[in-house]
Amino acid sequence: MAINKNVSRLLRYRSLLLKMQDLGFETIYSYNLGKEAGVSPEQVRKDFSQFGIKGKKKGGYNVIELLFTINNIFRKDELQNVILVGQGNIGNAMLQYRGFKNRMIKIVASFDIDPSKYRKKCPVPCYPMEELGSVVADLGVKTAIVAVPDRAVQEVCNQLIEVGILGILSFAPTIIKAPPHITINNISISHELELLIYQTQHVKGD
Amino acid sequence: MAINKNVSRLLRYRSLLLKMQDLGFETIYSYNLGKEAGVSPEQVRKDFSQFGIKGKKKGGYNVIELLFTINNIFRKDELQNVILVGQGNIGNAMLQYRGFKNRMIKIVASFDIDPSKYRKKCPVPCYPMEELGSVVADLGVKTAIVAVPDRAVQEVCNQLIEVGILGILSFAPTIIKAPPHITINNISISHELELLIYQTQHVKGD
DNA sequence: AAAATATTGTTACGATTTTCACATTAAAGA
DNA sequence: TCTTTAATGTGAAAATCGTAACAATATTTT
Repeated sequence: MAINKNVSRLLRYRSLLLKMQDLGFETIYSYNLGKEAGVSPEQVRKDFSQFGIKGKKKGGYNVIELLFTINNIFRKDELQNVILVGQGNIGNAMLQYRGFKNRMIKIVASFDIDPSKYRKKCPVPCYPMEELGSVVADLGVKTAIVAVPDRAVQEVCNQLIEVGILGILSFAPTIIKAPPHITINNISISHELELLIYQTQHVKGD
Repeated sequence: MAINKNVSRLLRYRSLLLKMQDLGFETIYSYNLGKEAGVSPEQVRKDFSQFGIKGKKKGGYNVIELLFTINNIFRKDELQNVILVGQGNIGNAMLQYRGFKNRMIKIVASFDIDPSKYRKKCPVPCYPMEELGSVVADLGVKTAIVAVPDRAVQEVCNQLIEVGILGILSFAPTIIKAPPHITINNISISHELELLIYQTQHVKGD
């Protein structure tokens, strides 16, 4: 069964639907959504179909119902808590980022090795790494964002896995070694940029 | 012909090869490289084959030659210049990022609407948006990183396209509208995080 | 020098993903 | 009420992508 790409698109649809809802749309058609998302209408319908989402023949999809269903699939009924490790440049950008809110994501704690960062009384408290285990246990968090220097990534991830984290979003280009029940997603900005440069040089005139 | 995934992997191989070169490896086998990159040896060989890269039966691949060939494919013989628009949190993180160097990428100028950011005498000068056209023309840049608030993304991209930028790396989750000869890559952190959370909740026990 | 071995390169196969074609059906119009 | 229309839903075909099998060939061993 399809696991990844259609899930990814479904999330994109959700994001677009939120905007459309704000704009006052009550109904939406696969054609509109596809256009906004940059995919074909058939793709939209097939994605929906694979998650058991039904519209009305001719009548399209009711935006509110659709959002409700997608929210259920992604368990968006309650805040999804994550922790952050590494309060450097990227880490700070994560803390400032406003887009998490309407995606029901919340950074509930951060960790660093630099004592000057420790703070218990700000919106997002920052703890020393030593407290990782206890804080993670207290908060019941399962997901972490890792924004530490490349050379530290593997070690930090080991610690995270140790204390029960199941999903890791890493900003290092490094491939992280982890047991199979752990999910690791990489965002490598330099990699994306390299790919972009290649594409601008080659692909378009293929 | 495969355009994307194998290019992406080839870049990953390059990154790993640089490390291996540092570690003193002179020869490498599809098996090693695959293991490091998290793909099968056959995949490595197939990727190479599609770019006309040949090894030696039994003898594997010479690291230096391999890097040379891959560097040619990606035109890594000279610095690849990019500009940055938006010196907020993410923008600053981009400016600080050290990983661009050995990928032969250089941010040569940044732009912002906030006059307090303007600076001509630092390693990477920051200009007002009004100077976009002249600076881009002077430097001959074709690629831009866009790290501005979501609502400004489309407008900024329009301006970039206007002055001749061909490739855009955007950090907004927004889908950007652009003519077909423009390449746009998105990095949406919240999207990746949402995907990760979904995966930790579902996939592993599929 | 011949045989054994280790590794590449490629072809064929299988799986996944996307596109296409069209049957189905609700709504609108006559 | 019947016909037309504009959408959805889905099965089949096509394209893409990854895996596996194996032939080809350098290198090493005997």
